[in-house]
Amino acid sequence: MIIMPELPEIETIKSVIEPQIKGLAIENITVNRPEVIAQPTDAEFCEAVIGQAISAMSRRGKFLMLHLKNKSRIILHLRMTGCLLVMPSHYPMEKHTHIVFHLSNGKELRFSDTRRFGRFWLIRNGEEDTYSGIEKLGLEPLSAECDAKYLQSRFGKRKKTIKQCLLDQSVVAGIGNIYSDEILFRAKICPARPAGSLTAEEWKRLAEMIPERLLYFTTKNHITTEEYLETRGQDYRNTPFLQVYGHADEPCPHCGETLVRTVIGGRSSVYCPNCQKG
DNA sequence: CCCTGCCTGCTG
DNA sequence: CAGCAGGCAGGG
Repeated sequence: MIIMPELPEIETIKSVIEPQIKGLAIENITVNRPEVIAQPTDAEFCEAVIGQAISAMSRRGKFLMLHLKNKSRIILHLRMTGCLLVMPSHYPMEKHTHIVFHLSNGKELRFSDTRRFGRFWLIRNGEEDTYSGIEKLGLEPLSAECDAKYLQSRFGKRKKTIKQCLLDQSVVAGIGNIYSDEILFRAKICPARPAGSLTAEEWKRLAEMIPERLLYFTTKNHITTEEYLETRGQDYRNTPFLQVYGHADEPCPHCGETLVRTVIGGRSSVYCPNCQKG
Protein backbone atom coordinates (compact mmCIF):
# COMPACT_ATOMS: atom_id res chain seq x y z
CA MET A 1 0.00 0.00 0.00
CA ILE A 2 1.22 3.47 -0.85
CA ILE A 3 0.95 5.73 2.15
CA MET A 4 1.97 9.31 2.69
CA PRO A 5 4.89 10.03 4.95
CA GLU A 6 4.09 10.98 8.53
CA LEU A 7 6.36 10.90 11.57
CA PRO A 8 7.12 7.15 11.49
CA GLU A 9 8.03 7.30 7.80
CA ILE A 10 10.14 10.44 8.19
CA GLU A 11 12.02 8.68 10.99
CA THR A 12 12.55 5.69 8.71
CA ILE A 13 13.86 7.84 5.89
CA LYS A 14 16.21 9.65 8.24
CA SER A 15 17.55 6.41 9.69
CA VAL A 16 18.26 5.01 6.22
CA ILE A 17 19.56 8.16 4.53
CA GLU A 18 21.62 9.82 7.27
CA PRO A 19 24.34 7.15 7.56
CA GLN A 20 24.79 7.23 3.78
CA ILE A 21 25.37 10.98 3.49
CA LYS A 22 26.84 12.06 6.82
CA GLY A 23 30.27 13.59 6.46
CA LEU A 24 30.09 13.81 2.67
CA ALA A 25 30.38 17.05 0.75
CA ILE A 26 27.82 18.25 -1.77
CA GLU A 27 29.98 18.74 -4.83
CA ASN A 28 27.28 19.83 -7.24
CA ILE A 29 23.51 20.08 -7.58
CA THR A 30 21.22 19.41 -10.51
CA VAL A 31 17.91 21.26 -10.29
CA ASN A 32 15.36 19.94 -12.75
CA ARG A 33 12.41 21.75 -11.17
CA PRO A 34 13.41 25.11 -9.68
CA GLU A 35 9.97 25.65 -8.14
CA VAL A 36 10.70 22.83 -5.70
CA ILE A 37 13.17 25.18 -4.02
CA ALA A 38 10.94 27.59 -2.13
CA GLN A 39 13.64 29.75 -0.55
CA PRO A 40 15.90 31.36 -1.70
CA THR A 41 16.15 31.23 -5.51
CA ASP A 42 17.50 28.01 -6.95
CA ALA A 43 20.67 29.80 -8.02
CA GLU A 44 21.29 31.17 -4.53
CA PHE A 45 20.43 27.81 -3.03
CA CYS A 46 23.05 26.04 -5.13
CA GLU A 47 25.63 28.76 -4.57
CA ALA A 48 25.21 28.47 -0.80
CA VAL A 49 25.15 24.68 -0.65
CA ILE A 50 27.78 23.54 -3.15
CA GLY A 51 31.04 22.67 -1.44
CA GLN A 52 29.46 22.19 1.96
CA ALA A 53 29.74 18.98 3.94
CA ILE A 54 26.68 17.38 5.53
CA SER A 55 27.24 17.06 9.26
CA ALA A 56 23.91 15.56 10.32
CA MET A 57 20.30 14.94 9.44
CA SER A 58 17.35 15.50 11.76
CA ARG A 59 13.58 15.48 11.88
CA ARG A 60 11.10 18.00 13.27
CA GLY A 61 7.43 17.14 12.83
CA LYS A 62 7.20 15.96 9.24
CA PHE A 63 10.16 18.11 8.17
CA LEU A 64 13.65 16.80 7.49
CA MET A 65 16.79 18.89 7.92
CA LEU A 66 20.26 18.53 6.49
CA HIS A 67 22.72 20.34 8.73
CA LEU A 68 25.70 21.64 6.83
CA LYS A 69 29.15 22.18 8.17
CA ASN A 70 28.93 25.97 7.84
CA LYS A 71 25.89 25.87 10.16
CA SER A 72 23.38 26.56 7.45
CA ARG A 73 20.64 23.99 7.00
CA ILE A 74 18.57 22.58 4.21
CA ILE A 75 14.97 21.99 5.27
CA LEU A 76 12.67 19.79 3.27
CA HIS A 77 9.09 18.62 3.48
CA LEU A 78 8.07 15.55 1.50
CA ARG A 79 4.38 16.38 1.65
CA MET A 80 2.50 13.52 -0.03
CA THR A 81 4.74 11.75 -2.48
CA GLY A 82 8.24 13.10 -1.90
CA CYS A 83 11.06 10.56 -1.73
CA LEU A 84 14.78 10.62 -0.94
CA LEU A 85 17.16 8.05 -2.38
CA VAL A 86 20.94 7.63 -2.23
CA MET A 87 22.16 5.92 -5.39
CA PRO A 88 25.28 5.39 -7.46
CA SER A 89 25.22 7.92 -10.27
CA HIS A 90 24.84 5.26 -12.97
CA TYR A 91 21.55 3.96 -11.56
CA PRO A 92 18.52 4.87 -13.66
CA MET A 93 16.88 8.07 -12.54
CA GLU A 94 13.45 7.74 -10.98
CA LYS A 95 10.63 9.44 -12.84
CA HIS A 96 9.87 12.88 -11.38
CA THR A 97 13.36 13.41 -9.99
CA HIS A 98 13.51 17.13 -9.32
CA ILE A 99 16.76 17.68 -7.44
CA VAL A 100 20.02 15.70 -7.40
CA PHE A 101 22.82 16.36 -4.92
CA HIS A 102 26.12 15.00 -6.24
CA LEU A 103 28.10 13.74 -3.26
CA SER A 104 31.83 13.47 -2.70
CA ASN A 105 31.80 9.67 -2.68
CA GLY A 106 30.42 9.58 -6.22
CA LYS A 107 26.88 8.76 -5.16
CA GLU A 108 23.85 10.97 -5.49
CA LEU A 109 21.15 12.06 -3.07
CA ARG A 110 18.05 12.27 -5.24
CA PHE A 111 14.73 13.90 -4.49
CA SER A 112 11.78 12.65 -6.49
CA ASP A 113 8.17 13.67 -6.03
CA THR A 114 5.34 12.61 -8.33
CA ARG A 115 2.89 15.27 -7.28
CA ARG A 116 5.49 17.96 -6.80
CA PHE A 117 4.14 19.24 -3.49
CA GLY A 118 7.41 18.71 -1.62
CA ARG A 119 9.57 21.77 -0.92
CA PHE A 120 13.14 22.73 -0.03
CA TRP A 121 14.31 25.74 1.93
CA LEU A 122 17.82 26.90 2.78
CA ILE A 123 18.32 28.75 6.06
CA ARG A 124 21.75 30.31 6.47
CA ASN A 125 23.62 30.41 9.76
CA GLY A 126 22.00 32.97 12.02
CA GLU A 127 19.12 33.57 9.65
CA GLU A 128 15.64 33.35 11.10
CA ASP A 129 13.46 30.75 9.40
CA THR A 130 10.32 32.65 8.57
CA TYR A 131 9.81 30.59 5.44
CA SER A 132 9.37 26.88 5.96
CA GLY A 133 6.76 26.88 8.72
CA ILE A 134 8.95 24.79 10.98
CA GLU A 135 8.92 27.52 13.62
CA LYS A 136 5.15 27.30 13.87
CA LEU A 137 5.16 23.64 14.83
CA GLY A 138 3.84 22.52 18.18
CA LEU A 139 5.30 19.89 20.49
CA GLU A 140 6.97 16.74 19.29
CA PRO A 141 4.47 13.95 20.00
CA LEU A 142 7.22 11.81 21.51
CA SER A 143 8.25 14.45 24.02
CA ALA A 144 7.31 14.16 27.68
CA GLU A 145 5.57 17.56 27.64
CA CYS A 146 3.01 16.24 25.17
CA ASP A 147 0.82 14.87 27.94
CA ALA A 148 -2.89 14.80 28.76
CA LYS A 149 -2.73 18.16 30.46
CA TYR A 150 -1.15 19.80 27.42
CA LEU A 151 -3.61 18.24 24.98
CA GLN A 152 -6.58 19.25 27.06
CA SER A 153 -5.26 22.78 27.54
CA ARG A 154 -4.75 23.25 23.81
CA PHE A 155 -7.74 21.34 22.44
CA GLY A 156 -10.17 21.16 25.33
CA LYS A 157 -12.24 24.21 24.40
CA ARG A 158 -12.34 23.62 20.68
CA LYS A 159 -15.56 22.84 18.91
CA LYS A 160 -13.88 21.10 16.01
CA THR A 161 -13.50 17.34 16.02
CA ILE A 162 -10.68 15.62 17.88
CA LYS A 163 -9.47 14.18 14.58
CA GLN A 164 -9.03 17.67 13.10
CA CYS A 165 -7.23 18.73 16.27
CA LEU A 166 -4.71 15.90 15.96
CA LEU A 167 -3.92 17.08 12.43
CA ASP A 168 -3.12 20.60 13.67
CA GLN A 169 0.66 20.74 13.36
CA SER A 170 0.88 23.89 15.47
CA VAL A 171 -0.13 21.91 18.56
CA VAL A 172 1.36 18.44 17.96
CA ALA A 173 3.76 18.02 15.03
CA GLY A 174 4.01 14.89 12.93
CA ILE A 175 0.59 13.23 12.93
CA GLY A 176 -1.25 12.95 9.60
CA ASN A 177 -4.42 11.34 8.37
CA ILE A 178 -3.31 7.74 8.77
CA TYR A 179 -1.96 7.80 12.31
CA SER A 180 -4.66 10.08 13.65
CA ASP A 181 -7.14 7.31 12.80
CA GLU A 182 -4.86 4.64 14.27
CA ILE A 183 -4.31 6.62 17.47
CA LEU A 184 -8.01 7.38 17.98
CA PHE A 185 -8.89 3.73 17.43
CA ARG A 186 -6.53 2.61 20.19
CA ALA A 187 -7.68 5.44 22.44
CA LYS A 188 -11.29 4.33 21.82
CA ILE A 189 -12.39 7.82 20.83
CA CYS A 190 -14.63 8.51 17.85
CA PRO A 191 -12.82 10.81 15.38
CA ALA A 192 -15.96 12.91 14.95
CA ARG A 193 -16.19 13.79 18.65
CA PRO A 194 -15.98 17.52 19.39
CA ALA A 195 -12.67 18.02 21.19
CA GLY A 196 -14.44 19.91 23.96
CA SER A 197 -16.46 16.82 24.86
CA LEU A 198 -13.54 14.56 25.78
CA THR A 199 -13.36 13.36 29.38
CA ALA A 200 -10.26 13.44 31.56
CA GLU A 201 -9.93 9.71 31.06
CA GLU A 202 -10.04 10.13 27.29
CA TRP A 203 -7.37 12.85 27.27
CA LYS A 204 -5.22 10.48 29.27
CA ARG A 205 -5.73 7.58 26.87
CA LEU A 206 -5.10 9.86 23.89
CA ALA A 207 -1.86 11.18 25.38
CA GLU A 208 -0.71 7.60 25.99
CA MET A 209 -1.64 6.32 22.55
CA ILE A 210 0.03 9.10 20.56
CA PRO A 211 3.62 8.05 21.36
CA GLU A 212 2.69 4.39 21.71
CA ARG A 213 1.28 4.14 18.17
CA LEU A 214 3.92 6.36 16.55
CA LEU A 215 6.76 4.36 18.08
CA TYR A 216 5.05 1.07 17.24
CA PHE A 217 4.69 2.00 13.57
CA THR A 218 8.20 3.41 13.45
CA THR A 219 9.50 0.06 14.69
CA LYS A 220 7.41 -1.85 12.16
CA ASN A 221 8.91 0.30 9.42
CA HIS A 222 12.47 -0.83 10.04
CA ILE A 223 14.18 -1.57 6.75
CA THR A 224 17.78 -2.12 5.66
CA THR A 225 19.58 0.25 3.33
CA GLU A 226 19.57 -2.45 0.66
CA GLU A 227 15.85 -3.14 0.98
CA TYR A 228 15.11 0.57 0.89
CA LEU A 229 17.09 0.92 -2.31
CA GLU A 230 15.49 -2.14 -3.92
CA THR A 231 12.00 -0.83 -3.21
CA ARG A 232 12.98 2.72 -4.21
CA GLY A 233 11.89 4.05 -0.83
CA GLN A 234 8.27 3.32 -1.71
CA ASP A 235 7.64 0.38 0.59
CA TYR A 236 6.59 1.38 4.06
CA ARG A 237 6.57 -1.91 5.89
CA ASN A 238 4.21 -0.95 8.66
CA THR A 239 1.12 -0.90 6.42
CA PRO A 240 0.17 -4.54 7.17
CA PHE A 241 -0.12 -3.47 10.82
CA LEU A 242 -2.59 -0.64 10.24
CA GLN A 243 -5.79 -1.52 12.11
CA VAL A 244 -8.35 0.89 10.66
CA TYR A 245 -6.83 3.10 7.95
CA GLY A 246 -7.56 1.47 4.59
CA HIS A 247 -9.83 -1.12 6.24
CA ALA A 248 -13.29 0.40 5.78
CA ASP A 249 -16.09 -2.19 5.56
CA GLU A 250 -13.85 -4.84 7.13
CA PRO A 251 -14.36 -6.27 10.62
CA CYS A 252 -12.90 -4.36 13.55
CA PRO A 253 -9.77 -6.18 14.75
CA HIS A 254 -10.97 -5.73 18.33
CA CYS A 255 -14.71 -6.43 18.34
CA GLY A 256 -15.60 -7.62 14.84
CA GLU A 257 -18.07 -4.83 14.10
CA THR A 258 -17.81 -3.45 10.57
CA LEU A 259 -15.44 -0.48 10.33
CA VAL A 260 -17.02 2.68 8.97
CA ARG A 261 -15.58 5.28 6.62
CA THR A 262 -16.63 8.90 6.97
CA VAL A 263 -15.28 12.27 5.94
CA ILE A 264 -14.14 14.59 8.71
CA GLY A 265 -12.76 17.99 7.85
CA GLY A 266 -12.47 16.85 4.25
CA ARG A 267 -10.31 13.89 5.26
CA SER A 268 -11.21 10.25 4.82
CA SER A 269 -11.58 8.69 8.25
CA VAL A 270 -12.12 5.11 9.33
CA TYR A 271 -13.26 4.04 12.79
CA CYS A 272 -15.16 1.34 14.66
CA PRO A 273 -18.65 2.53 15.65
CA ASN A 274 -18.68 0.06 18.54
CA CYS A 275 -15.21 0.59 20.06
CA GLN A 276 -15.23 4.32 19.33
CA LYS A 277 -18.70 5.40 20.34
CA GLY A 278 -19.78 8.93 19.35
C1' DC B 1 -14.90 28.26 10.38
C1' DC B 2 -14.73 26.06 5.46
C1' DC B 3 -13.07 26.11 0.82
C1' DT B 4 -9.66 25.99 -3.03
C1' DG B 5 -5.30 25.23 -5.29
C1' DC B 6 -1.33 22.74 -5.91
C1' DC B 7 -0.15 17.92 -8.78
C1' DT B 8 -0.14 13.04 -10.85
C1' DG B 9 -1.66 8.43 -11.03
C1' DC B 10 -4.80 5.13 -10.03
C1' DT B 11 -9.68 3.46 -9.76
C1' DG B 12 -14.49 2.77 -11.17
C1' DC C 1 -13.12 10.55 -17.83
C1' DA C 2 -14.62 12.11 -13.34
C1' DG C 3 -13.35 11.34 -8.74
C1' DC C 4 -10.26 10.51 -5.27
C1' DA C 5 -5.96 10.42 -2.53
C1' DG C 6 -4.17 14.28 1.43
C1' DG C 7 -0.37 18.21 3.64
C1' DC C 8 -0.45 22.75 3.89
C1' DA C 9 -0.89 27.73 2.43
C1' DG C 10 -3.87 31.20 1.46
C1' DG C 11 -8.21 33.38 1.09
C1' DG C 12 -13.21 34.33 1.94
